[in-house]
Amino acid sequence: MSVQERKQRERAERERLIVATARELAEQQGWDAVTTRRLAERIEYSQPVLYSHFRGKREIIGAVALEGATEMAAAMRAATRTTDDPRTRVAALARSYLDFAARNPAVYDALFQLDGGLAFAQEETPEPLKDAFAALLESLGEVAGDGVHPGLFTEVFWAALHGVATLTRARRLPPEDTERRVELLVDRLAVL
Amino acid sequence: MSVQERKQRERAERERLIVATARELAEQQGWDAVTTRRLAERIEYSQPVLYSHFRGKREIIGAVALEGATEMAAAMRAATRTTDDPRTRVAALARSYLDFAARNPAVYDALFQLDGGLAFAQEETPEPLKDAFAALLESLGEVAGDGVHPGLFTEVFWAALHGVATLTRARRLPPEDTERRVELLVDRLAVL
DNA sequence: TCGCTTGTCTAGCGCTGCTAGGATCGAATC
DNA sequence: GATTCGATCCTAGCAGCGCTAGACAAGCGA
Repeated sequence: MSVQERKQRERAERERLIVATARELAEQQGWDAVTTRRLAERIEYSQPVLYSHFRGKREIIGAVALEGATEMAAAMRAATRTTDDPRTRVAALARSYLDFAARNPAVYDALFQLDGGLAFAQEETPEPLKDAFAALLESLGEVAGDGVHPGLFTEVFWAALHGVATLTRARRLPPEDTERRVELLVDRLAVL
Repeated sequence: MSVQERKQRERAERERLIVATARELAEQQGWDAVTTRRLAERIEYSQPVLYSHFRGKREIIGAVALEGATEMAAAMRAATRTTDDPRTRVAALARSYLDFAARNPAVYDALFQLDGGLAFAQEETPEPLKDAFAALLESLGEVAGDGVHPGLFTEVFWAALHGVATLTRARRLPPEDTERRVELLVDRLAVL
């Protein structure tokens, strides 16, 4: 029995190694550089081993996305915990969101740009994703304003942040003015 | 002399055919299906012919993007021309933006999601892209509010629309509530 | 010790973007 | 009208991609 347990542990450990290595490689050189061959070489196993853990590259991206969602939710909660003032809270939330996207571009891509085979905005959405949205909702719901559904408001605020994050990283928006954009978004969208 | 002119005309015609075919194929089956082989087959030339017009696939995407930018600018101007009321204008602008993104997903991707090798937000940005931004600025600049730079306001509003457009299409946001999102964005962001 | 399951690897398929080098065709010259 | 020559296009191929079939070895239970 204990032999099987050891094997299961080792297998789980190797799966973590795959995800961590994929993430590392993606952050270093972009997702295009994350090929199954390179990934296999880095974990010092042959290519087919990857397919005994994941159905394909898509699922590996999905695993990185789930890991990232958990971290992102934690980062946003940590940023909003320090104050009770709604204005400050929402601004801190927005900054921590954009900061996470800028510091972890590959993870952000896995979450919101690439196809990781994950379900969004429905029943079978994985828990980490629901929780990340919940982290947004916790701070944004209270500034939605009268007659506006908190969920809808959160979606709109999120979409605005997502637009700023992606357009900035794709060099469609100059990065210098990010702070002023955050100020504008918070001042206009949030009802204090 | 006239022989050369005819050849030049035919060459330009073939280039248009390449771009139009790439766009058509991308809208039908997504950009992943736009391979150089399939594209070559559809225009009834061999693969290397593509490379006598464009440096590579990236430049073909860029050409589709430029074409799309011109159309998008025209669509937005047509939508805002019908009224002088700022609120109505901005709402019409937002709807026409999202409508264009939804109706031409491949073109929208070429513009804002994929790498078409184009410069953005700088001196050497191609004219169609500058003009598309100008079309946004024309309606949004007047509702930026006191003390807010019209360009910055336009960028933020654009980013919000971009976020809604991309998250909706990537199934991160349920599509039903788009109209309510537009209303919320216009009501909150624009200073009337 | 033997048989068998489990796990891993080698090799290969069909596809990708891209390119080198040869063939062909048509315009210009004698 | 025949010939030369340059432009134009195609065949064939390279390296790399995601993914998988089938051979093989290691280690377990009998």
